[in-house]
Amino acid sequence: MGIAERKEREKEDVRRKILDAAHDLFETQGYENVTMRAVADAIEYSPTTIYLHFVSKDALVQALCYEDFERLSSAMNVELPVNPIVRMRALGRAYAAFGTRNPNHYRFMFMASGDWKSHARDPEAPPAKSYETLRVAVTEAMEQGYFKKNDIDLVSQIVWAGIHGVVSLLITFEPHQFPRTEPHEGLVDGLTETILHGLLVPEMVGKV
Amino acid sequence: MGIAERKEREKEDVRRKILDAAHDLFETQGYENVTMRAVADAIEYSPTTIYLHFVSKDALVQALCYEDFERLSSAMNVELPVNPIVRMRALGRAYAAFGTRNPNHYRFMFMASGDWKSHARDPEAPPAKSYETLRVAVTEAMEQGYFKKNDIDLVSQIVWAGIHGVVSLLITFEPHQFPRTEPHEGLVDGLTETILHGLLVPEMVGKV
DNA sequence: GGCGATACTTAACGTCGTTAAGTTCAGCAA
DNA sequence: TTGCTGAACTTAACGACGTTAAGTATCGCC
Repeated sequence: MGIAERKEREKEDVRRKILDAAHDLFETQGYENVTMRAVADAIEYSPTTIYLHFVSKDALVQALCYEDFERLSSAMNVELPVNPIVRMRALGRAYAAFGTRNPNHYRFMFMASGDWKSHARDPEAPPAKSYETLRVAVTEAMEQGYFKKNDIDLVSQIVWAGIHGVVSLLITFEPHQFPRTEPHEGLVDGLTETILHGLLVPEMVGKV
Repeated sequence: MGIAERKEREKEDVRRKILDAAHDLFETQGYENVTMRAVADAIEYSPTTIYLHFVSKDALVQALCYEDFERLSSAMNVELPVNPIVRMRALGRAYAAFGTRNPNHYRFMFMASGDWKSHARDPEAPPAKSYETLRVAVTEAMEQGYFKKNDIDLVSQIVWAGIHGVVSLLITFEPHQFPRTEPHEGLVDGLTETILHGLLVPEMVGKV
């Protein structure tokens, strides 16, 4: 009796189509500029059909958000260096690359409000997983004496906020819109190094 | 023949009313949730009247943006300490206070795209003025040997990006939406100190 | 072969930014 | 004083949006 299964698969297929089409449209046009009608057009269904799979545009965005957090999480978990400081450098670079390469997705993941954030507390939920990766690195950096002992979440938030700041500026302002001069090409690395340097205990400076 | 002048004054009055009403509405509800009709209602004119003063909602937002940049600039230019490092601490605090106290305005100043940014290059224009204040402090910090000699704009952008990052996280996520734990109460100061510490030459650490 | 559920569409609602087409009225020329 | 002009302002509408009520078609089951 595979009929129910086939139907479920077909339903899942449509859901996937919607998500994929929305993902592509959002990437190129940005969340606010993409309409439910445009998504519907892209998959060759009527707009109403989308509402059979997502209760609202917000719900669709939230589902996309979850998938993006999975993507970010994978992008941040490939071949991680064992040294926590070196690893944090790699994490920062991966995070910044993800953000600047997917600006429109980054925007609704980290720069817009949405209800998905209610689930942000579950360490297993996608939104929290990349934070956990960073947190582990910070923990080890402290244990191994690179960083002064301090509140782990404070330090993790400091690092996150710093990198987020540079990504968010880079994707909000066109280069020519920066005050006075374009963003320095070493900005991402410069900020990462500044923060790491700021956190390292004096004896460790220059060693990693 | 003061008639033309009086008429101009009256026109300016309406423009002011629009800006003030929009400022208040945007502050409490956020830019996207405020409609031209709501602004019109607030000043007891028809929506069409707004278009006699601003060619579009975007233009209205841009005008508001300019005024907000003036406000930010003043908030950042009161009683500045002479020591450049101490001054940067004060600037960071003032900037963060402005952002967290006016989240909705901060959002369209620094987290949304808009055409006003084309004028960002003129150092006299409001958007650039607060950056200039920071840049001067960075310059002096370098001249006085607190910071290693480096590209002034790179360092200014690092500091800006860092503080912007923390402000933008704080106004995007509710405390309970932060991953794992609420934002640490010392986050703003912690990030500021980390960056300053990261920029200071070793001999100057602990001296300011 | 008829029935009920499921998948899907058509057509509409109310709201948005915006605009075309008036209307009103103050100030000026005769 | 009268009639005219132009600026200020409104009414009513347009097209696009997110969303939904109501309907149609199709598929598997009795």
